[in-house]
Amino acid sequence: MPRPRTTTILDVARDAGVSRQTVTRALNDMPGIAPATRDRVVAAARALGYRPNRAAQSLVKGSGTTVGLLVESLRNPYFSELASELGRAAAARGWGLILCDVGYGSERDALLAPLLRRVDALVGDLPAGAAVEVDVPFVTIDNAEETVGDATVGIDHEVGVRAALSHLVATGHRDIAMIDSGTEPSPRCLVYRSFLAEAGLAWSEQLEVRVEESHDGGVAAAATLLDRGIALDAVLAFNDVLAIGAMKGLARAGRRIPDDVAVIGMDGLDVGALVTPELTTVATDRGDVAEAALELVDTLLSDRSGDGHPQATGSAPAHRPRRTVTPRLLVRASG
Amino acid sequence: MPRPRTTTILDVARDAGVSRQTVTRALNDMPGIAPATRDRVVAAARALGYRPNRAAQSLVKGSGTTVGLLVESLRNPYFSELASELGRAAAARGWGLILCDVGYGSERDALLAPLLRRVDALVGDLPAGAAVEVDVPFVTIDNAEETVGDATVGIDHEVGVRAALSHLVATGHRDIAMIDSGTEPSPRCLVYRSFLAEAGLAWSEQLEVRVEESHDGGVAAAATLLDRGIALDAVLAFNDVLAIGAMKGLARAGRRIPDDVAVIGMDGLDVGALVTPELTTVATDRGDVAEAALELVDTLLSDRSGDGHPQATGSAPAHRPRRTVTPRLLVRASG
DNA sequence: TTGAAAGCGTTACCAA
DNA sequence: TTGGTAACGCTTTCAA
Repeated sequence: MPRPRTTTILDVARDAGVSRQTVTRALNDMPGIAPATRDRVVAAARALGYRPNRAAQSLVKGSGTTVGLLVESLRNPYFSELASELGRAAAARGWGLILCDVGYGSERDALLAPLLRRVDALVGDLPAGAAVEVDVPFVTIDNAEETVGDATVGIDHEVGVRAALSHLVATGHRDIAMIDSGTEPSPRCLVYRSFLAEAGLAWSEQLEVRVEESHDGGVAAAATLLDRGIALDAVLAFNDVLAIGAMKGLARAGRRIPDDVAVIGMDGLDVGALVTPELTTVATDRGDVAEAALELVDTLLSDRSGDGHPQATGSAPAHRPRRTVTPRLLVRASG
Repeated sequence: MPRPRTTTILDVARDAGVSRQTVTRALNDMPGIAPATRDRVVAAARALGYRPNRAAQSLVKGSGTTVGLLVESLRNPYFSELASELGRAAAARGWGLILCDVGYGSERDALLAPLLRRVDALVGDLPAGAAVEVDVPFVTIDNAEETVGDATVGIDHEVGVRAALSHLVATGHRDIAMIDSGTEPSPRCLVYRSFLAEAGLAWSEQLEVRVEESHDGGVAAAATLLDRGIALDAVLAFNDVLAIGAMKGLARAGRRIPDDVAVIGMDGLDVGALVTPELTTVATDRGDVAEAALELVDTLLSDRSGDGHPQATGSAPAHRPRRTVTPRLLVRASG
C-alpha cells in the first residue's frame, strides 16, 4: 500500500525555484540567505501546506529521547501527579513523555503494542496480565514484586508505615486497623504487624481488611471493619485513595473523623487536601521519584554494552540499578 | 559535535556474518530465514546491545501521528481526566500522545519549544502569555476567546448553566451566588445573570465573586461571600475545582452543605464523588470531548491544501472547524 | 534462504 | 548567497 504522497522539501524547492538546501535555510531561520529568497521560499511552503517530516529530521539530527509512561489509569490521582512530575522532569532533559495509559480494557494489549514501539524507554508498571513484549529499558516504580523491569525506584515504606503509626500512637490511638491492598498481606502490612507487636498493641486478623485498590474499595473496607464490631479508633490505609474511600465509608456510618476514628493514608496526594477533614498522610515526593526514574532511564540508555535486558534472557537477574525515595509524615491541619 | 556512534544494524550484520537485510528479517520476525541464522543474528544483536533507531524506522515506514497535549498542569484533575481520555482515543487511532505540561514556570517557553517540535498536532490550550510559535494544527478545547487555534471543541455552557440553576431552583433555592473565574464576567456568568433575571430571582453584584481558578480560589471565594453578609442559600461555581474549594470554605465557616448552602459545580470530575457530601455538578463527557478533538485534528491533518494556519497569516480567520459537546446535569446522591 | 541496491525526507559539509 | 553531494539507519523491492 503506497503511502499517499506528501509534499516534501523538494516540492517547495521546485515551486520556489531554488534548491532544497536553500529551503532548509529559509525554513529554519539559518543565516546566509537573501531575504527575498527566504520570503519566496516561505510563501511557496505555505502555499503548498508543507510541513517537514519529523522522522527525517530526527534521523539526521539524532532523535531525541522519548520515554513512555505506563500507567493503569491517569484518572487515579497518584498516576496523574506522577505523570505531571515526569513530564516536567522529561522536558527539563529535552525528552518527550508519551502516555501509555490504555487501562484494563480487552483491547489493551492491542492498543499498547503500537505505543511501545514509539518509545526509547519505559517508566511505570506493566498492567497485570499484559501480554506485550517490552524490549526497551524499563524502570519500575514502587514495584513490590521486582520481577520485571531493568531498574527500579523504590519507596521506603518501612519508614513510612512506622512514621504513620507512630503518629497515631502519639495522638493517643490504640486500636489501629489496616486497610490493605491486594489479596496477600503487602510489605506495608507486614511492617504494620511488626510495629504493633513492638509497640505492645493488640493485633488480630480482624484488624486487617484487604480490598481492591480503589476509592470504592476503601468505602467497602470501612464498612467491613465497622461490621466486625471490633474496637477501632484509627485506620491506616495502604494509600490515600483507599484512605479517602475509608473516610467516606466512615462518614456514611455516622462516625466522626478524627474524633471517633482517625484515618491516615500514604502517598501525599493533592486530593487529600480537598476532602474534609484533610487527610493526614505519609507523603512521597513525586518530583524526587520522577527525577530518580529518569536518572535510571538515562543510565540504562547509555549502558549500550552487553545485555541490557537481563530479565529477558532468562539468566539470573544481574545488577538491578535502584534508587530509593523515603516518604515523610505530612500532617494536614484541618480547618 | 559528532554524535556518539551507536550500534547499528550493520554492526549486528558484521558480527553475525550476514547482510543487514537478514538482520532486519531476523529481528522483525519475518518469514524466509533459517532458524539457525535467526538465532545467530539475535544473539549478536543482544551481545551488542543493539536497538533499532526509531527515527529511521519511522522514516521508512511512515511515521505515525503524534499529538501533543498542552495543559497548564496535570495536577488539575480536569486536565488529568482529559489526558486519560485523549490517551485512549489516540491509542485507538494508533496515535501517540505527548505530554506538554510544563506549567507556568519561568523556563516554561524554553521547555515547551522542544516539545512542540516533536508533535504533528496540538490539543489543549496555550498557557496565557506563552511566547512560542505553534506551526502545527492546533485544536483548542472550551476556549472562550477563540483567538487561537485552527479548530475548537466547544462546550455548550448555556445549557449547562441553565441545567444547574434549574436544579437549584427546583430544590427550593432562591439566593444563588456565583463563583466565577478570571477578572471579567465569564460567558457562564452572563448566562447566570440572564437566568436569574428570567426566573425573577434577585441579582446583585454582591452575589458574584471572581477568583483564581483553583481550589484555594474557591475557599477564598466562599469566605468572601460569607463576609458580605448577604442572603445566600446556594452557590454555582464556574467549575468543580472551585466548587470543592467553596465546600471547604463553607465547612470551615461552619455552614452545612447542602442544608445551609447548596453547592453546584461544573465539569463532572471524579473528585466530586470523593468529597462529602458528594458534589452535584454539570458533567461534560470528556470521552466525547477527546474524540471530537482528535476528529478535528484528523481533519486538519488531512487538509494538506492551501493555508492550514489562517491565524498565522494575519488574514481574516477562515472557516474554523468546530464540534460542540453538551453537558448534562449529574446529581450525585450523598450516601 | 540470502544479498545487493534503491530509496524514505531531511540536514550538514564543502565548493562554487 | 547558493547548490551539489553525502550521510542518517532502516525497510523494501528485486535478484541470485
